[in-house]
Amino acid sequence: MQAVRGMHDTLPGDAPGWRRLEHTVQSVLRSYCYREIRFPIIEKTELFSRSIGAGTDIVNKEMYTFQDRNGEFLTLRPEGTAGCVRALIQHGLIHSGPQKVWYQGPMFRHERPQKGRQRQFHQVGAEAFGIESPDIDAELILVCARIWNALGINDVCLELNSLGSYSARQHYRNLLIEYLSDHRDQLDSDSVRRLETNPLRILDSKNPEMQTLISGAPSLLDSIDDESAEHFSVLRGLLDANSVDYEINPRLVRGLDYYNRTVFEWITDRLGAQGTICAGGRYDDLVAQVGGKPTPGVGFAMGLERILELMEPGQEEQDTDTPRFYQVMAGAEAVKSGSLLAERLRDEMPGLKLMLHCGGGSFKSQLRKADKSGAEYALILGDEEVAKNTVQIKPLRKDSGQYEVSRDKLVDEITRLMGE
RNA sequence: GUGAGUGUAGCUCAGUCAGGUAGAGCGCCGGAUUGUGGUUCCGGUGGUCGUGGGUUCGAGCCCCAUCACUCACCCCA
Repeated sequence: MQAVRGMHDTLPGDAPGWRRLEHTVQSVLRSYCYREIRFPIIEKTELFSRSIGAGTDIVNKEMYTFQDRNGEFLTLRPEGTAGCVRALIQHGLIHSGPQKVWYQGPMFRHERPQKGRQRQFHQVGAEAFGIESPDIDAELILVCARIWNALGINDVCLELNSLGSYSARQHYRNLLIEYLSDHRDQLDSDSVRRLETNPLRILDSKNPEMQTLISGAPSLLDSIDDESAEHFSVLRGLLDANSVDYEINPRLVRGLDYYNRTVFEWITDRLGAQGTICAGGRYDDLVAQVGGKPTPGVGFAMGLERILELMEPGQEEQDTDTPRFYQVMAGAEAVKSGSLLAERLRDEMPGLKLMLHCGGGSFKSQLRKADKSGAEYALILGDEEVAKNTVQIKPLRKDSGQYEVSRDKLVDEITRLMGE
């Protein structure tokens, strides 16, 4: 039996790196007073097709959709924003003042796996609702920058663009279609297809033969409405004031239909073809589309697997699963007495990391396992020690010899060793 | 969805050129005087050669299909 394609296991050796990543991201978000929200992994299919957009690849080809026993169409969430918005509307939170929330968890897209792309992957997202002004756009970007800094990631850069209002975007879309249709003979086959589905994405084409055609196209930034231009300008001022480096990328369009005004991506060149580790933007029409009262929104999502690839393996976290003490026991009497002892130690020292040897075996093999475990000390309990009510403490990582401690003094002695 | 590359022991890989008994290192288990790990030495365990079919007297090797992984296109976190 094998795991389903594109779905990866996280093994004990990988878990500490994941924990460091998750704890770091969460502590930054919480320091900005974003509050955690959790919502189901499965939603009605309609929620995603309405919010993400009927013309997008995600909705058309990539969703894990099935019918439950009542015949209702359900989908494993391909992204988090839709479910987050639904939950906030359903519980009346979105209309009771501004909300800043974050969430975390697995997302599912049926794509061909490759580097930085799996079918089950994990995101942390943050969203802010009810705030129209660009100070919140700036804050979300600053949150990201602080997370990279906390994780020691420095080779990412920020790309920024504004799509303008929804109607300005439609207007530009028509301009672009007109321009591209006039040069239809110069379009490659992908772009001909995209002319119907998502013409703005043609601007992002990787085909070098398309570049002169693209550079001659009308610019999105030139055609956005005045209010959006002002919004963008204030945002840039805030980023400049905070010394956040960014690059304006007028071809940056997001794949999901719900974005307007600000869009941004954090990009690295260290991950092959999937260089985006975090992306987001504004979606002022989404809440209304999903059935709530019109409420502006802005947010981002980061791909944890991709970020993990950029993190240097941390020394400290590799030790977090390593026992500090390993208790070995020789003889049936010692096993019984040792079990009681270990439980008493756990009662009195909640932070103690003690591995109790299980599974028997010779004394020699038990000590070998104590060494392999990485523990600093072996606690040794044989019939003699049981009779004398003592324990032998054997340092495994330094040259000093083993010594005997009475059980009365054991907690004190272990506390002393842990403090070293 | 399209294209290319790769699947041999728990891991890293030889063996494929030229069809002829399945290999190495590491790991794991055990031993080297009684209840003492690591280093060393000795011994042992371990493989449906991804899976299924075909060609052949004979296939890890050649052919077909299929699955998985990797990378790229596409798309996106």
